[in-house]
Amino acid sequence: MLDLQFICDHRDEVAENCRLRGVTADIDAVVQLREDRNGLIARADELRHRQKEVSAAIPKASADERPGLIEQGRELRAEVTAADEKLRGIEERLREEQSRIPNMTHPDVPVGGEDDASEIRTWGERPQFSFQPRDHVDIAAHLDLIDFEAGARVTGSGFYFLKNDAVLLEMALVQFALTKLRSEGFTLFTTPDLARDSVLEGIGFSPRGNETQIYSVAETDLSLVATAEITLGGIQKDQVLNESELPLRYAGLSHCFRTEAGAAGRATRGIYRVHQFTKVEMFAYTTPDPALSNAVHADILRIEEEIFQALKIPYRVIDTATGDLGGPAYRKFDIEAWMPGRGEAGEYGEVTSASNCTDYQARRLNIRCRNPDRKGTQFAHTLNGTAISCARALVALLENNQQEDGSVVVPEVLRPWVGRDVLTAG
RNA sequence: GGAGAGAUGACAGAGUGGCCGAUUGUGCAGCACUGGAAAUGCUGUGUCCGGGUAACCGGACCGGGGGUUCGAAUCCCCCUCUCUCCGCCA
Repeated sequence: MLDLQFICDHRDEVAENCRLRGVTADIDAVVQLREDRNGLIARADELRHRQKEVSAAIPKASADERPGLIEQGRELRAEVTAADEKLRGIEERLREEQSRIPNMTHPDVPVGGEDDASEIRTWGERPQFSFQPRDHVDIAAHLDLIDFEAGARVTGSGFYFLKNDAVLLEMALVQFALTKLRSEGFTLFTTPDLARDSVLEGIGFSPRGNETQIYSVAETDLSLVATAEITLGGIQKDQVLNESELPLRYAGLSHCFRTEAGAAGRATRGIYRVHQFTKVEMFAYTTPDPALSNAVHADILRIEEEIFQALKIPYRVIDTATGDLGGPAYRKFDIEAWMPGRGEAGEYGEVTSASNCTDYQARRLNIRCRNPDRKGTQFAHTLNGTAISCARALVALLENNQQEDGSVVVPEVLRPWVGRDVLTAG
């Protein structure tokens, strides 16, 4: 959510930003609703003030005066109630309109859609195969690593059982990421896999409705989380943070659940796009200083890259274009890993995402910070990034490390947890 | 799941219908005292909304939401959370 004052003071900029991001939002309605709201607040406050005066006069009034004053107070109370009700309606509509407006955008972000992202750099050598590389589904079948049929039978299409070495491989990825993050000074968490809808909304997800990406639990205000960004961001909901303890850097392990509504037919083969996966997520709270949150953003990206470098998986980093940022992100860097089994001769596939959401999430979650030298509080900045998203990391790992005989070389950094150098059939 | 107790400012802890945005203590900040400090004394010390260049003014907030009343931290109802005991359980 953007600041109301900011929206009204920068109407043209906000409208242009909506256009670049491909979002329809009614700025004029927001401005109008705000004016209506302010007028009503003034009126209601005035009525309340008069009512307080009347009430205060009653204990001191003579017996003759009392009935009249009580009647006057009764009438004022009715007017206050009416004004409050009207105000509540306006505020609800205002909040609704205001919530549709996406975050502002970093000036360096390229304009456009998915294909307009700018490539910042590439890393690593793509593997040269002397044979026709298989995709991860074929590799996994040969090594008996994933049971899709059982997943479909037990839960449905888009669910899967990891088996045998894949289980150890996933645990190894998690262990590796958590170990790395601890050494970087992150506080480690395992998180709830469910969260209140209010937290989901604060982070920027829509838990209910047709287009939702979220599984919600019937008859409760709970939903399965789509990422630990939700729960890690919820940790400080309604809190006032002391600036001296910022930045807070959290890492959380969770399952992630996504309905993938509207994604039917898109890369449905294998575990690239699934309804449930395991992920280690980074989350940071900083002071609302753009230089600082941008620096933390760069640092999160650095850690993401170091993880893929350690796994020796070639990748490129992209600066996501305006139309692909979603609502909360001010800027978003994605790592796309090289996946030799995708498409005709290999393609890049998104494996991580790092966003600076500035104060957009903090405003809705009411996460503020205080500096003892300054009066009042400010909304914090929040950032998030993927340390390791297991399903997609497995795709990249299996496809890049495959050998002609169908075996897969285990990256050195994972061997302590997997317990072997090469995965072979049988 | 059952029974009971509780939720008040940074913390502790008063407050059972108007004099309470809230006693007091601790903490914190400033000032005084001091060679300096401790101790002591004095003063100050929340957030949010609206108006105002500002000083300031008005309003809201005593876990959350409803209600009673001219008037609610205080009375009533619902919910949430915490603690204690019992039951159950990985």
